[in-house]
Amino acid sequence: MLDPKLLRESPELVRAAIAKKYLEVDLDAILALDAAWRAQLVEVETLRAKSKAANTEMAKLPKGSPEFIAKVQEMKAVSAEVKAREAGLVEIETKHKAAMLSLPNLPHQSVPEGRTPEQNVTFATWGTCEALSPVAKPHWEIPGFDKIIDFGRGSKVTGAGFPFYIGDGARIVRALLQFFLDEAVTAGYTEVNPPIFVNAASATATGQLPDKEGQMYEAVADGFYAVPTAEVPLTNFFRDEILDEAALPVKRAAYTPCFRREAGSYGKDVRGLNRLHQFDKVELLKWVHPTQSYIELDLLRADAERLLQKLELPYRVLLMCGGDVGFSQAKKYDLEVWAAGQQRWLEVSSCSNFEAFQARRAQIRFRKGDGKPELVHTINGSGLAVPRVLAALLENNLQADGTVKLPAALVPYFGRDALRFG
RNA sequence: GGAGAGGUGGCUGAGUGGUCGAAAGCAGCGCUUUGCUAAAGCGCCGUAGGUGUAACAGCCUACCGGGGGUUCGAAUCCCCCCCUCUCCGCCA
Repeated sequence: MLDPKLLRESPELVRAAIAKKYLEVDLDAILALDAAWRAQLVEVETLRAKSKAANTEMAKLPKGSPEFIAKVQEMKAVSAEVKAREAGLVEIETKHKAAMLSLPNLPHQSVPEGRTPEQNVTFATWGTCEALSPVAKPHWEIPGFDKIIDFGRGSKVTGAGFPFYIGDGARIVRALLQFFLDEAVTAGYTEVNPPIFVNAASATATGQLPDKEGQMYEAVADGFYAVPTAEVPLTNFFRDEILDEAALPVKRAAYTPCFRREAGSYGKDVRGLNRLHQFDKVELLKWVHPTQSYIELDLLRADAERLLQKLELPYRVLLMCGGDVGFSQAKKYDLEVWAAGQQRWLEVSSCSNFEAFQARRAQIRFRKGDGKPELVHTINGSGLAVPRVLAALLENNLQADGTVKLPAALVPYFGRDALRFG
């Protein structure tokens, strides 16, 4: 959520910033709503003050006295009017709040102009994409692939996009997760194992609700949502809390399975491990001092990049242009790994600064030296998502003998230096 | 799932219809005094919104788990829900 005061005092600044994201927003309607809400608020509060003053007076009068009885009669009318006007106030307040929740976060000034993914800026590259594997092919075409990752059985048991991992397939998933978590802890993140269902308040705080409920699986009977990312339970850990300034930055990492309905995203990039409804991911998250958030964003991105470097996977870093920065983010980098078989980049991490957008919704604050609470900034990024990393490993490291050679960093976790199919 | 007890400010904890935004203690902040790793005394000390201000201040309103209700008036009474604890049931 945006700072209502900023919107009120600098609407043109907000309008320009939203335009940079190429999002349609009726700002004038929201401003009108804001003005109407404040006018009604003043009316209701004036009435309340009147009845409150009368009540204080009445408390001093003898209960059955004529003055008392007269006052009761008089105040009955005021009370009724308060009630009537409160109803109108609640109505406009609800609209106003919904409108504020519909406003996206403003992009940071360092976000490049642009409307489409093609206009994202290649910020950095690492490794070389050529001559990775002479026998590289899309991972789903590797002989024996379905012996270790079984989409057919997953589809029977649950549905499309819910594969079984078997044997070395299951083992490599576990090895990657453990590697990711160990690296995160080494980098100073505290490991957390969070709930994988969250309530509506949590999903609202991080920006999944309202409007994006169609992207989450919902346990209707209980009002819970299956987490689309560990970001949701992790960020909400401190919801409605005030942190110590000295404790910042707070750094945490969590593994969870992630559940995404991916409604409307069926298309060319859904084959194999490229896009799943359930996948494993380690998420890195920081609660930071507002003055430090862009430094901390770079540090977090470096933490994610280091994983790819240790896995010896070529990758590039994209700085997302205004049109491709998400609804809640102020700035976003994507890490994309090269998949030699598909000859394409696969997004494996998205590192974002939300500034105070989530913190305001979630009321996560810290107490400053002068004692006043102030909103923190939240930063998060994958570190990393398993299936696409696995896809790149399978494609880039495929050997002529049909096995997949594993990078040295993974060998202690996997227990062998090569993965076999079947 | 059943029965009982409870949810009050950063923490502990009073408060069963009006003078309660809420005693007291702890923690924190400021001042004073004495002074060797500290003690005593005094004062201040919730959050949010609105209004107001150059910015403070001030003023107003709301908030005692959440939501409704009764009443001129609710932390206090009634209803529903959530959560915590104890016991029972079930269960990895």
